[in-house]
Amino acid sequence: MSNYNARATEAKWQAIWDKMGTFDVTIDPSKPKYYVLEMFPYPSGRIHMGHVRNYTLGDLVARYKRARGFNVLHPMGWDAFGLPAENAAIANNIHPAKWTQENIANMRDQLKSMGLSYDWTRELATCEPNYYQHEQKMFLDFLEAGLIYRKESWVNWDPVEKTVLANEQVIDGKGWRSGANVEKRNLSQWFLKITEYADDLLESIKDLNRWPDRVRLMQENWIGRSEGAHIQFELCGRDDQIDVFTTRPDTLFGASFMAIAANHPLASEMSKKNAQLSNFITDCNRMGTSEADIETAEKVGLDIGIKAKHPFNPSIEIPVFAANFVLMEYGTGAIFGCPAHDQRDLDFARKYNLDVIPVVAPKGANPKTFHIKKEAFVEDGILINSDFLDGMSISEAKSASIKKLAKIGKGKSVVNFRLRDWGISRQRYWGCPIPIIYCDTCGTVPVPNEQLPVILPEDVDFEKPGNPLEHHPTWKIVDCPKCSKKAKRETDTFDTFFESSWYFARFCSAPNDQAFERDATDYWLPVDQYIGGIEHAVLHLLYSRFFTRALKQCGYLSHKEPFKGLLTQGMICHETYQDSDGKWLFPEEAENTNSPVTIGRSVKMSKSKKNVVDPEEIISNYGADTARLFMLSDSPPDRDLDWTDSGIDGAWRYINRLWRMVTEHKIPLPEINTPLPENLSITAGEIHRKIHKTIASVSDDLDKFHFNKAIARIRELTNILESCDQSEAGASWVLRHGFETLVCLIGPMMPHIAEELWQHLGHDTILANTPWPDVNTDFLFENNSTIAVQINGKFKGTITLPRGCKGKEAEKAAMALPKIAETVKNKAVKKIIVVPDRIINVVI
RNA sequence: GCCCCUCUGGCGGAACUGGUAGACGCGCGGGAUUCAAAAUCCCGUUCUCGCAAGAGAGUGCCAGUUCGAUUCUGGCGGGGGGCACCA
Repeated sequence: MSNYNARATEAKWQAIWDKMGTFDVTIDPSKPKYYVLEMFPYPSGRIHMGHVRNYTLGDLVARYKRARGFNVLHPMGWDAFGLPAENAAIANNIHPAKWTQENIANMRDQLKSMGLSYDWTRELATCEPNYYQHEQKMFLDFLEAGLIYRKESWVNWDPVEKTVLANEQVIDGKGWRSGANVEKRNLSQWFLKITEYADDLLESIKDLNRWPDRVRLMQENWIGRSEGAHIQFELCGRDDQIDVFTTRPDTLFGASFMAIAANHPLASEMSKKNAQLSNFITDCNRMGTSEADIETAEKVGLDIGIKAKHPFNPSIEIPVFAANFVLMEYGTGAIFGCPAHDQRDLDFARKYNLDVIPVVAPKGANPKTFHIKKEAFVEDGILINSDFLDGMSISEAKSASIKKLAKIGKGKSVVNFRLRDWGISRQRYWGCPIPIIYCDTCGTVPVPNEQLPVILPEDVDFEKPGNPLEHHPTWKIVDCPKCSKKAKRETDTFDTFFESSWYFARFCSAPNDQAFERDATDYWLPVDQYIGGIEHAVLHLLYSRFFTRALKQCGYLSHKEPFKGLLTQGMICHETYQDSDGKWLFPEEAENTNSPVTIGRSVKMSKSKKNVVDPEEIISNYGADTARLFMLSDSPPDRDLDWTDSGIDGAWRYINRLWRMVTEHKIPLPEINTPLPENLSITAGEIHRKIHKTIASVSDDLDKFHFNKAIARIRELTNILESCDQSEAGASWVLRHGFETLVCLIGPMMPHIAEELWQHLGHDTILANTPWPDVNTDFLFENNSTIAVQINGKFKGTITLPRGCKGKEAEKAAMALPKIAETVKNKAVKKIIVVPDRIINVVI
């Protein structure tokens, strides 16, 4: 009995695939294409188990589709710009470029040891000028297309990273990477007009039917469409007006105050001669944005000393407050308060002794006696106290109100989005330079085409805090392209989501003089199957959808959706271990210590909790196939997966069992392609049928991404072949057929052992190039079916009937079952339900 | 607060559009092999009662629809996730 030599075998086949260029592809219009892509990694230096799962899933899909006859594009690259490289530069005095290159080299080796079917000729790293230069051109094209603008804006400032964060990068008021409390700062920033596409991004979600519902819903919520109205309130004694956004124009007659954001222009203006207001605004700006701050912050306001006129009745004058709960960034930065029908407005009104006028009453309530006490009335009802709206339902009143506003020129219906424009400026070194020059005479000047690319300088100093580009001695000083006077370069770089928003297109073809060739993207895009973590449900996946639209608008692409199918994989979890002091322990530390260890529940593997297992160690001990099998076996891909040592042992055991079964069978196998013998014994015939059933169900499971089920079916077939009586007539033929089938089916999952066994079975072809086995449906047919018999829905036994048997014949057979006959003996049978080939239910 | 998902043995999970609940694996128990162990192989393994044949219960809880519910409907409870001064 010999153990399978994983290490030698895996190295052997990796070398062969590599040498033969097995997975290198070119455009072939005669074949259907299939583009499989896994989210490319950040080159942190080492792969982790999450990567192993991600790339195992992708490789399975790629190899399976390949076997099914598709021309498969399956590339890999590196999301190589970003903060950790700069942190390493500061901590270890190594240049970010060098650090990144070394990490890439190491991780590439690790990925290669997994036996992944990548076309490595297409490898890219986003930090290379050859990559990032093309997005400088895109930026300029977007700018010209009006998709980019620059504005002074309040931004989320991460005091630790010394950079601006997008809304999406602020989690619970803290920076997503640093965890530091985010502050507000007013900076000049570049923005991408993602809101321009808000409607289309939202509308098209319904067509993404191969995306998980969960992700679609998250994007819908993130875009946050709400229908309402803009209403203009004229101001008493002034020429200007306040513009508000509301979703409840029906409650306009219940308005008893206006509230504007602390950083609303009107508030700033009034604060110039109002010290109290000025202090109030300063207080509001100081307030943090953390969840705790928001929860505990009291809703406060200050009358700014102006009155607004009610749009339907100018004689009604409404006080205007500056308030800390009104956001400049949402809607128009101003609201009207209707305390009777909004809890927050009600609390505010009670606090500042403002009127509470009910304008909607429950159906059937007496309008004269209906009062609001402590709770605002937010349900549906009938309009009251509202002049021409009285008696209407809320939805009738909404449209009537908007209609009237439009008629008198004081409002209109609008759609508002929660989605913000995408701020792309980062005050960091290790990113793509923004191709802009600031000239004192000419203003903001785009870098002309012939001066592109703007290359990141290598000689930078990380000793000083802040952006090294800013304090570089010469780099930022240039001649203005327009007037040739001394001017200054933009020293901000792109948010790294910029790079990941188009890399899938660059994989299609990577010429030097342009981002990609149109022929190639027309052939390969969209990505047929994208695979990655759920954490990118809104950030990367929404930006990419927008970016693809922007590229289409600027004539780069023919498609507007980048990813046709999406699979979001679950996390890898592991038990946690703590010593008596509460210090986290690595799994091997916990095992090898004599002091007491507290075992915590299984949570996502993370460095901070030390509950990690190093893939490299697993691969060198057990081989990549074992690791891959384990990744696919237990849980469906979208669910979390618990890492267990016994689970990996189980996978290793299976691989050895398979090895022994195929290499150490007792009887010789017939030649390859020996036709089906006619004298198969009954058992051999059953096994033959099982082989074809397995091909059918595994194919179906793989199509549906039910990988754990596919493996269960494969193990079933293994069990059957293993216990096959080798003396039966036709056994040797069935064994060969069974082994070959099994080897083909495991090919996409455990490619190395599959190739080795394929060769062992006498083939001189590469399994990776071998078509998927065909199902012969003739062999799936069975003459008899086993049918359950129930009494009143309770299972009593089974009978075997000819396939399709129904009616009296089936009833008779069921009643003949001793257990049924006995139970029914003295009782009247009310009816008998017969579902052919399924069930017979006797009702008594 | 709003929105969404989820709940099946000791564990991960199966069960096609309502039709034999627990496939497959892990773990556990017993046995074979061995001087002994590892490895391997065989048997058993939802729970309760029973030596057994067998009987009863069972998919978070309570109702309902149905000949029949893990699956459909309503309510309650547990776990998880997303959004959130959003006007």
